[in-house]
Amino acid sequence: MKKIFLKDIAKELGLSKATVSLVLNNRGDEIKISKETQRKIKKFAKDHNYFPNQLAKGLSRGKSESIGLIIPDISNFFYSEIAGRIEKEAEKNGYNVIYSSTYEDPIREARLINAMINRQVDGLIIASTQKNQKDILNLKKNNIPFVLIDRHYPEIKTNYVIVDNYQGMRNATEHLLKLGRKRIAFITLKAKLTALTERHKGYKEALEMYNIPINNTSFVELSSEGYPNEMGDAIRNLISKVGMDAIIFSTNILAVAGIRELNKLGVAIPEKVATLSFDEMGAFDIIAPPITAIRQPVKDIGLQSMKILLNTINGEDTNILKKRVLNTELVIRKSCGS
Amino acid sequence: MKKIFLKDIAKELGLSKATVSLVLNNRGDEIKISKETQRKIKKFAKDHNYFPNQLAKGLSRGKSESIGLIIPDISNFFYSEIAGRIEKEAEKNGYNVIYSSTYEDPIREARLINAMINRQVDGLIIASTQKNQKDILNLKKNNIPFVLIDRHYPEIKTNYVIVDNYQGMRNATEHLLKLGRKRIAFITLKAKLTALTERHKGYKEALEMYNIPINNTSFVELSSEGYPNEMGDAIRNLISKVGMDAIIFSTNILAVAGIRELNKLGVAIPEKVATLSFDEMGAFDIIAPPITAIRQPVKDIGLQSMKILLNTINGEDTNILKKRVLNTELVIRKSCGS
DNA sequence: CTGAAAGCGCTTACAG
DNA sequence: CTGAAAGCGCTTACAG
Repeated sequence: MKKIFLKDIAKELGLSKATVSLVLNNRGDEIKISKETQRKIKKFAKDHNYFPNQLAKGLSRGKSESIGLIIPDISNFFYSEIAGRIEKEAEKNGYNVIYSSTYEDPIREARLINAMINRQVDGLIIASTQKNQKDILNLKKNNIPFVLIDRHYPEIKTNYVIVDNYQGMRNATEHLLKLGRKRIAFITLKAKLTALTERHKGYKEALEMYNIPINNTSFVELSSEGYPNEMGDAIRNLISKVGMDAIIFSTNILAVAGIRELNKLGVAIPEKVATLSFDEMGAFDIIAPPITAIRQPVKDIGLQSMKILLNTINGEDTNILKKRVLNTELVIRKSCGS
Repeated sequence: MKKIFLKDIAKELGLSKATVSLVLNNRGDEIKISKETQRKIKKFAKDHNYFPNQLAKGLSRGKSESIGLIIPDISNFFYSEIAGRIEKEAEKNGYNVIYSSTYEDPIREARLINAMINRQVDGLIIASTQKNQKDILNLKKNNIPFVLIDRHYPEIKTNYVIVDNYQGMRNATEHLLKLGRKRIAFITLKAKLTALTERHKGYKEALEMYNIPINNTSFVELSSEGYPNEMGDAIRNLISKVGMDAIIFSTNILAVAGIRELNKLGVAIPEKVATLSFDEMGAFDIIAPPITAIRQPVKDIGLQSMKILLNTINGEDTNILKKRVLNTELVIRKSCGS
């Protein structure tokens, strides 16, 4: 069975391309094409396995029915879960999704945004490097529908779906405090991301509330690329020299790397040092000991962002900014003791 | 700065669209456009931030410069890692990638393949449900470039990149045997996937080589949806009634679920029962005890499949089938004892 | 109710 | 060296 086009159907049925196109787009009744003709067209199309060329359709309609997803790394568990949820929602609404990873490179991000636009995506969902304010502003100026996820630009008015990093970390730190920990370290990544500074802020304010003197704490920044190597020294220092009784990891990858080192050193968790991770991981409950973690509503980030995007693509109340700040959940397991 | 088109450049510069298009596609020298004109065109395009509409370009060229990735689930770690590697390679070659998840539903798979083709993707990478032989044959018949990954159809001649499941599992089972385990169970998923049957075969043949009587073994099949619930009973049965001294999990998600239950029951790993997983996971080395696992060359699956796909898209030796069977690696940790 | 025609924004023989 | 024109496969006013 060979590929069939609109003009083939028209010719076979002795109709014009217009009629066939209209009927196939379910506008037959509206245009008052006879039921019989409609039936014939649809049957023929089905029998011959006709599907319109989306490139042509997109070109003439000025929309592609695809959306672009730009994230730091598709192979990162957090983002791939979001990607999954987004795809489900997209499929339901007849959209395809194109993904691209920035690997935290703002230049790459700018290029990817551009490429997506040239592909005529109808909208974008972006977990930005947060170093491309200019490009995001451009999107706004050009009226391209988009929503920011996970990371946003506080200085720009945009749609976004993020998580309450501050509150999440503050709760978690209080949890540690209530369990009697007094010397709590905070290990994070050296990166200018609002999410990370918010988490740090939540940690600090919880400590203040409990009147923990600042030199009973420790703030460690590791580099995004070098953290697996730097973690060993950091942990050794915290344990032996500074004598911490708890360590908070600001992301799950840090937690995994940190616990790896803690294990190597034979440090007892939680007896000697309690540990806590922002962000979950599939196997956190079977690690020894199971890790207490701040769970992000990953699926919901995907769902909400997609809903907002579809709304703005369809031009519904585009002038109202849609901001969602989702709550996290503290999943208490054994790594903080009791 | 407003959006600019080919005709705008042509008009501004007093040239024809053809000249501009040709130069911008780096065919200026070939067509012998004066260096000066070429320079002017390129400068103008750059200054005005011109990028061609990919839909129009694709329509007239008959190719979209995008490829489709169809997998069981983008949020599954294994596939998202592959997706990451594929994207890297695609980007390098000017391709975009559109992903879609089948959730193991063959009907959905058929629909997705169709949708991708209507989007005019230049090629497909598919980790099939293995229940759509017909659609795969159709792809062949229509000369659409594609390569199968992870799962293939042994009865059809296609390009594919898979892993040596048989050998991987056989080695691993022997590892257990050499460590003195004599009653080894095999827990797998009730799914008709070659990968799983091959793994099972590797297990069986290793046992035969060591003359392990069949009733010293146990073969357990759980359902793909219900396995988290079914695992508890399965494990209890294996431990208490049957008295196994080792359990092999045919996938990593089964391993995680199984270890969860083993922990609940307080069964000592590896003292009482050794465990082994086909397929790795990020945190397997910090689980208690660290899990011995058969590692798949995930990145390489992505890289190889993309290379093959690009080759066939570019029409290089399309009549030679390209099959890759990659080796796995046994990562020995503590869950099998010593 | 239906058709002829223009247009979406490119590319690419073809002519000169 | 460069331009006019056709074509990719659709959609959509417009006319009747």
